[in-house]
Amino acid sequence: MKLNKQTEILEFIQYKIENEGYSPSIREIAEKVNLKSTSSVHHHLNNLIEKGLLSKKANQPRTLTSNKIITSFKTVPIVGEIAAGSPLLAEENKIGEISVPQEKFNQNLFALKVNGDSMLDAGIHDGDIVVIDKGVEPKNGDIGAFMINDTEATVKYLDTISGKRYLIPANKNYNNQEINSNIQPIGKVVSLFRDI
Amino acid sequence: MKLNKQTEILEFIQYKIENEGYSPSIREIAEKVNLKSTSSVHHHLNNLIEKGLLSKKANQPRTLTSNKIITSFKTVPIVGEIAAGSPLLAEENKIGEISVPQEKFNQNLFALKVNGDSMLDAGIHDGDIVVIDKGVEPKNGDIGAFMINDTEATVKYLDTISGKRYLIPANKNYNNQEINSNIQPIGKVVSLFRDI
DNA sequence: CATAAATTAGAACAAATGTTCGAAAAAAAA
DNA sequence: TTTTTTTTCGAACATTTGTTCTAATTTATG
Repeated sequence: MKLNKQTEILEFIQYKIENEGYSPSIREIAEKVNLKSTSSVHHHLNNLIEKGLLSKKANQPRTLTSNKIITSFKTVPIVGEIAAGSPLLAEENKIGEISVPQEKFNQNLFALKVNGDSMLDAGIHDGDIVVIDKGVEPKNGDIGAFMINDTEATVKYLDTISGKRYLIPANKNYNNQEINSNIQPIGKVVSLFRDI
Repeated sequence: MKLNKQTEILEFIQYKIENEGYSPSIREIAEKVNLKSTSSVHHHLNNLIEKGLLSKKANQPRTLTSNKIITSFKTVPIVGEIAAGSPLLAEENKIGEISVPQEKFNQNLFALKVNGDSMLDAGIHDGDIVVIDKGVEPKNGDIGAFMINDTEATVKYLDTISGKRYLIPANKNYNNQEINSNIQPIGKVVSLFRDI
């Protein structure tokens, strides 16, 4: 599958920030995505900024920041009731995991800031931050993250109705959306964070 | 208390990266820590790099990265069901730990595992973990944690109706509960975690 | 096919940045 | 005090970088 140029750029910026710790320069982007002119990259960057996917400071090198994917995460276990005689962190005592921001990049986890109230009835509010596992493909009944038209990330239920697969919001004011080639699964939503 | 210059620089770099998303320039550092020459900052940066606290790419603007990993997060205890008669934060009630960003951290934070669905319409589900600030007394309209009869911790809206104060669930299947001497406020709910 | 739109390229420029050097100032050590 | 070390300064320089313009090229559209 050939990626959209802007998506390619966006992913490289995110990759670079997460792995190197700082934003790439325009020329580094140009080399990576096989563009021979900085102005071409410049053009795409302005487009991404207009879409609200990127931010940057004018005339300041390496100040690109991604607006949607806020940070990388690391998971730590939560321990519940302790089974007699077992160590505190034994697998049987683990009642779940919680994800916390961490400077070190984890390959499969990232976080997405939820936009809108289409998942309100699932207790996912506008502005919430959901943690997504890229290594887990959402199955029927799961809440997953999906990329629409290579430009927009959305969080929805996934399910099959009458043999067709749909993205299903948890809000009666929104409609189901049949899955087609423009919708690509990103991963499964595994946890949620909210500031109140 | 006067901070060591290098510590001051290190903290500013970390602050800038965490809040702006990119490294400061040498001149920005100079201005922040009151040094009038870029070479002075340069000298300190090399020192910090020698100590292994910083990394950077030569001749590349804004490529400073901090090698310190865990400093920006601290852990607070999670409590579950409260054993009768025992204080809220007694060791026997602790079921785990959760990490919170340092800028939000204070000694008054702890976490509570939510029991039941009385706050469903506020997007707080059974099993969610809410972080509570003991130092902030919940006001009208806030979501707070309250201790009932010294045995049970609950999370509810707080509000005044006709001059009387009530704990108000976010679920029509539950009733308001007038506040009396058996109900003590614990603190304000400031954030929420969920495993999905 | 012709036309319009989007994408890419090239070159040049101004601005911001990292680096280096010597010397002054301040602080510490003797 | 004197000496040494550390810290700070100032200026200059080379490099990297973002930006802007026009034109070429490709892709879509009729």
